Amino acid sequence: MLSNSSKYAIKGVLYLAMKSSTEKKILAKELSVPINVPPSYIAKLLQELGKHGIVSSTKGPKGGFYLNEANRIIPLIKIVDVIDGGYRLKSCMLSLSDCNEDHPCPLHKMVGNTKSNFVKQLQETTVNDLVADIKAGNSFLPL
Amino acid sequence: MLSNSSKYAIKGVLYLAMKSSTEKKILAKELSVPINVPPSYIAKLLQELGKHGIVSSTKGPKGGFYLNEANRIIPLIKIVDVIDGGYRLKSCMLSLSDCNEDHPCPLHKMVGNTKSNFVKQLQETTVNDLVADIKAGNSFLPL
DNA sequence: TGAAAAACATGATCTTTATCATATTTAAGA
DNA sequence: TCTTAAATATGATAAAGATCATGTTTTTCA
Repeated sequence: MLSNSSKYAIKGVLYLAMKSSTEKKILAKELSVPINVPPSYIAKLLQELGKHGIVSSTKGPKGGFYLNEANRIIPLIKIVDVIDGGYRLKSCMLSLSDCNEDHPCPLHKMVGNTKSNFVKQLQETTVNDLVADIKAGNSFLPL
Repeated sequence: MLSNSSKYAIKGVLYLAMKSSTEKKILAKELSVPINVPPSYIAKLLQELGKHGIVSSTKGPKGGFYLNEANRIIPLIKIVDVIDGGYRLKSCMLSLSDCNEDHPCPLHKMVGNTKSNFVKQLQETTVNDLVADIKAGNSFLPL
């Protein structure tokens, strides 16, 4: 459903959401340990996210990655789309091209709804929403 | 969520469920076209399923693959377990080892339920159930 | 204005998954 | 009992995904 890369990216963004600000930037290799992702791997992912405006960054000394206010209201689906290319969540569970509500494959009802529910939640949930959940004690870091 | 191999395997089993019987066996290469899976790939998958009693087969002339009555009441999760090894559906959506109901990761509620619902359906749905759906016109072949 | 610290860009390697190929075994039928 | 048709077993190759490495650019600060 989600690639490892997408999972790592979500974890990275979440960590930035909790710990960074415009004044407090975070190095890729600093992120690496708490979210348990290899340093050069998370660096590459964050760079890709930065290119698409999902995270912010500045180069040079005192530089690093962070989230600004705009970044914080981005829905999670954007992260997945950038990293996995969007195709992964679109197809039916059996990867049939002509499977849809009106012409469902045998697994469709059982799985299709599940899948589209998940996609809907990714579309409706922003980074800020998850942070609120964590701060309210409903879910937990570390990742 | 499901590997290609599991999808193929499910398609193969479904096709056998619809078209085969103890009297009417089906060759691997015959299956290949209608379910749109490379012939030697589906052959290998069916052999693996056969080894675990999920499909039946006989060698030699007039041989082939088929489902007996016992095969038809097997829940779909068995297919996935044999092919994907069972690990794929067990972990949380972010692949965190210490994520559970009592200590959920930020995606847990949003995704965990979705995922466990899906697993539950795989556990509760048998091959026969899907066949009934097809015969009732609620879902469709070809795959 | 030079040195250092950081992201950025690119590509190499390693691992897993998917796919293909082939030799062996079993069973049917002449 | 020989030939043939099939599954079975095993392993080789190809493609994708994950991981690592390294050189380039930008920015800060002395």
